[in-house]
Amino acid sequence: MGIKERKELEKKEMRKLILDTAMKLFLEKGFENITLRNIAEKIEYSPATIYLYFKDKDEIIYTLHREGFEELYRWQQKILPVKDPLERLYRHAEMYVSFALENPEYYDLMFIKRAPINRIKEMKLKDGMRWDIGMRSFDFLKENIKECMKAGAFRNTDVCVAAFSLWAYVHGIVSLIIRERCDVFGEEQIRCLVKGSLDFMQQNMIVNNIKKEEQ
Amino acid sequence: MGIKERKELEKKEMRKLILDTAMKLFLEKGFENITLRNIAEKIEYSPATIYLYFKDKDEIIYTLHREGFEELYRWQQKILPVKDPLERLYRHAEMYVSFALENPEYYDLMFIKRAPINRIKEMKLKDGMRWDIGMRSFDFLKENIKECMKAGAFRNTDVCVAAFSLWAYVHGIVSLIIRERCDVFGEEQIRCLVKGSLDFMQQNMIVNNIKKEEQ
DNA sequence: ACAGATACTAAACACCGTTCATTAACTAAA
DNA sequence: TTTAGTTAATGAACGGTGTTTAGTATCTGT
Repeated sequence: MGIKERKELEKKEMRKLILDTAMKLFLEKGFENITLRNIAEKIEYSPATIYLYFKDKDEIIYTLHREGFEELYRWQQKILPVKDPLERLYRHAEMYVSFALENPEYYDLMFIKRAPINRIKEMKLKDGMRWDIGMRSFDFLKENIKECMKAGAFRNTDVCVAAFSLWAYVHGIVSLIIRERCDVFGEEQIRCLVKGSLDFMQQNMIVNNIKKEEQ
Repeated sequence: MGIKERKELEKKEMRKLILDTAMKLFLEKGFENITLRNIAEKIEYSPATIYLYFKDKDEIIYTLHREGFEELYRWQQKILPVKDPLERLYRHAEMYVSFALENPEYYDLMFIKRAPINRIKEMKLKDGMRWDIGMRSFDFLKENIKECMKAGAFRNTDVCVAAFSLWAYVHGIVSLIIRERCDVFGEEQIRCLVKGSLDFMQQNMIVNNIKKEEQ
């Protein structure tokens, strides 16, 4: 039965077409300004057609939200070649900031927007405590920190607390920028603040911990 | 002309009634779920009436946004009695987290939501680089940091960078919580993470800087 | 008592996400 | 090949949103 398979393939392609178009429009004009009717118009289908492929708008958003996490995980793999765990942790932070600022709409979706959370809650209630895709990236960070601990950093600190602290720190930086709370500073100074903050973090949170032990 | 004054007073009272009702509803049911019609119904006026007192919904949001900053500034004054600048800086962070978690809707409005920013941009274009109300609180933090520097902390660090770093750090913590990115951890562990992160900050960003100089 | 300003609103407008009855196109069996 | 049944797509509607406007009362000063 080659027909069944072809149909399924077409269905998948249509889903992908909708998702890609949606994301393209989001990137172009910003999230808040895009409606289902915009997406439908762009792919030259009726708005009702979209409902044959997605339950509602939230499901589109949630799917893109998952794609964002896949992409972030791919970015995280790029720092693996860095062997020194302390250096890698710094690169980790740097990479996170770059990911966020180069893919602000994805980042917004993944860590700021309310929309995808509703769907996640729904799924947890239905499927009973599903695995959260973001946890994989958080564990990746924790592993990095554990290795730093073996190298002598973060003594007397809980792994989870250290990971959360660093995450919150870089999230704070990028989310203030993405949500335009730094615009008073101007573009050039923002760049300095980001670079300065990362170095500040490296000196005080990462390297200092070791120096203290060595003295 | 006592009547003119009475009329103006009534106008102000109506504005306040609308704002208070709006905020009350926001706090009760969450921001996204409140419409102008809800507010109008609650104060028993027609939706159109609101437009006699506010240009549009954004102006209501923007006004509440300003009220939030007034409140934050009031909270900031509460730490002034703490004389040791390092201790005060820690209390500063603690206070900020408390403010955010006890007034999540205000905090969301002030530092996360996109809505009020549009109006701010408009005003900047029209009035030409207006004073940003949030800057006052940021300067307050910078003053605190300057005093810490006099006490020997934050050597070789730009005041602005240090202030931005600490701000981003606490903002990261609370915004991840407010936007429900920590729910996997559970309520009790979140409390531990917050407390742990603040202590982590104190040890590594504030106190460590001094110890290094003393050795 | 009357003219003019003021406060208010019903009704409409243009959108939004979503649903549903209906139509058109394709598939499988007679 | 015809026919019955499934599938894909849509036009039109529904109830909701923020917002505008034309019109109606009420109050003010002469």
